[in-house]
Amino acid sequence: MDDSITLNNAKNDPTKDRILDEAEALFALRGYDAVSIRKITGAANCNLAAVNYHFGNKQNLYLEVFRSRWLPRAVRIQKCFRESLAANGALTPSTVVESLAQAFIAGPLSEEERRRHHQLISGELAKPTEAFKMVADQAFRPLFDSLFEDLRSVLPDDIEEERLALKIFSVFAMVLYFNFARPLISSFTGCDYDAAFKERLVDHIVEFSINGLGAKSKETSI
Amino acid sequence: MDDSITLNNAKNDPTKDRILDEAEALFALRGYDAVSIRKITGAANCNLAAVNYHFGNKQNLYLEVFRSRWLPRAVRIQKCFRESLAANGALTPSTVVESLAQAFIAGPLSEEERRRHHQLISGELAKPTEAFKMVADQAFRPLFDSLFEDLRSVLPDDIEEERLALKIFSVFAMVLYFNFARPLISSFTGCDYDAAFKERLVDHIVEFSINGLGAKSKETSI
DNA sequence: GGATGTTTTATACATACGTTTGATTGTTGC
DNA sequence: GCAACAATCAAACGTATGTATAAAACATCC
Repeated sequence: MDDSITLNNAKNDPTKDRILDEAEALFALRGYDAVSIRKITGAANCNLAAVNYHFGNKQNLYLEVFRSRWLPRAVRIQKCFRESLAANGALTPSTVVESLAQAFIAGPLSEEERRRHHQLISGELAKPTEAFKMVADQAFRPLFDSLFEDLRSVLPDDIEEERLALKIFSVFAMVLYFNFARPLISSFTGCDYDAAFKERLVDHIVEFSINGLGAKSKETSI
Repeated sequence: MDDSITLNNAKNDPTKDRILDEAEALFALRGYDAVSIRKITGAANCNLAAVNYHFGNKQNLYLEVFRSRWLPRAVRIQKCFRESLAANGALTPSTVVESLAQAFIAGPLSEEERRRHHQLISGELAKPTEAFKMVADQAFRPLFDSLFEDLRSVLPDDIEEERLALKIFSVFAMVLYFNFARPLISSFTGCDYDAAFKERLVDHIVEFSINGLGAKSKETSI
């Protein structure tokens, strides 16, 4: 078992990588308990004992999926967000929300990657394991903090910290929900998640984040 | 096995009810695959064979949890929503959103019930089984349709159907996310989900739904 | 080319699973 | 009291699970 620094985590050990790939796909699709080591090693075309040899045990393999597969993808998404934001010129609430929604909904991941990514993390959100803490510390927290600073600088500056945090969570709520609840949304709107619909989704999230329901013409806020 | 009309589904058969209660708690907490029939019957203090006697098999028990426990609770929430909306007098976007958020976040369920309710359904959203179709047809769809009509009647009437649907989903996104992602939100804001915080949450959701980020003073919408 | 260290293999182990069975207890109507 | 039915029980079934082990295959270096 090599635990060297693994400068480049891909191609280091073909078997280990195949196991990680197949394990991720299966964990995302069916959840931790519904996936056996035998199914994983079967899919990865390697021996049953390979998981315990390379990762010690099943729980460790699950954790390693998050460490070496999920986290780098989260980094890619956030990189995409920051680049898109920088390319957008002005820093405004609109551009922040648009870059964020764009990165998450139509960003650098393939459809299949996005499905895996969100299914894995929604499993953790629903029933947090050790992996959750890692992901919260290394992915959610930095993104949240950077959004906090970005938005604080472009929103009226008398805004309370808690209120700003809730606003950020609300944007997140939409971005994640429109990924998470795809089956429901597709079935109720009749729309596939093709490029055109995703573009409309991003537009909608930006508009809703800026204007809410668009109810200003009929009433004032409470 | 009695399959009579079950006018009142409680107290009909103590063992059956105990199994349903414990099964729901365990399924919500750990998920379908992680919960064995032995754990359920152990918690319900009855014989291992009771599940297969009363429900045929495990999958059927899971389905029955949704039919006889989850759905009635969804009905209670929606009843609370409609009553609160009626009591509110005027039908406006604010009152619709407030009643909805109120019903879901601080509504008729106990904290424990709410936890179960949302964990069960988020399991289904993540990996839909047969139960999902039932719940979508009998709970989500009617609520969605009634919200659709309510909001259509109080929003500018040139609004496209798809746009209105997305707005409704966005409100749902917040309501559900603020329940779903409790661990994350508590940890990032430092707030417990006590009555005071839930009240602020409802206020926030209403305000965000009406005014978005509150960015109007610094820019116009795209 | 033989020794050394790493990876893969086949097989075994103990435990846990969902489901079935057949006997036993409890309950109801006569 | 007894027949008919409903519910509970202990025990067993075959299968699947996570993990361990020891032998085999492979790689690398002197």
